[in-house]
Amino acid sequence: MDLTNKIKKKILLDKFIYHYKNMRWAKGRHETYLCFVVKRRVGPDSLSFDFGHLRNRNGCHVEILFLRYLGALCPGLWGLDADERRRLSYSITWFCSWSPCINCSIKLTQFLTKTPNLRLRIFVSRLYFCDLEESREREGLRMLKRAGVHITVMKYKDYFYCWQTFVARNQTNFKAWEGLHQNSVRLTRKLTHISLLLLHSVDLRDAFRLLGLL
DNA sequence: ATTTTCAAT
Repeated sequence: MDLTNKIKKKILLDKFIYHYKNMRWAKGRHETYLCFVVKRRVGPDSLSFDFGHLRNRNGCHVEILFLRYLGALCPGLWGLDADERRRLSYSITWFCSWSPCINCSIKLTQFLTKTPNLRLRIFVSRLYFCDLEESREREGLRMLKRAGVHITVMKYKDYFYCWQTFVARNQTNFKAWEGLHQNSVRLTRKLTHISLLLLHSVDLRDAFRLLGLL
């Protein structure tokens, strides 16, 4: 497959802003966008392999659609032996307007256990159903963290990067919306708080050992 | 401001 000649459709400018706006009450965002970059590392060389964006369709969450897309893009992702995996690996960065729901977190975790040669970094604009302490979505995020996924809340630089890479911007420069920074800081705090409870879900003996109390 | 969320109608 010749990826260099592949034409990539960009996200319309106003769609990007509407769906990625990290406001507190994101009313009416009944769609989720996922912008991705896939890098392929062969031996010491790492090169950009593919990029683009997807959105949820027909009741199927965008993360699941991405896994399908990835399967088609990298047919050799599974079934490599240890030697091949050392030589060939992929790293994926995606920017999603919502953080994953519990079902997608479970599916992703299962997927990642089968692909040790794949590294995943997730940036999210807003946290999906994470208001309650005991929410399943919060536990899903911790599950992903335990699986080695790096999850971060998008900051100005990340929106700027997405703007340059995935948006049909027609020479327009990225202009931060009101509250971008404050919202990002608030959501980062929230995600940190969620992650801190990781200790509650591991074996307490491990936690004590970690703290030098055992 | 206590309001929203990968719709359903």
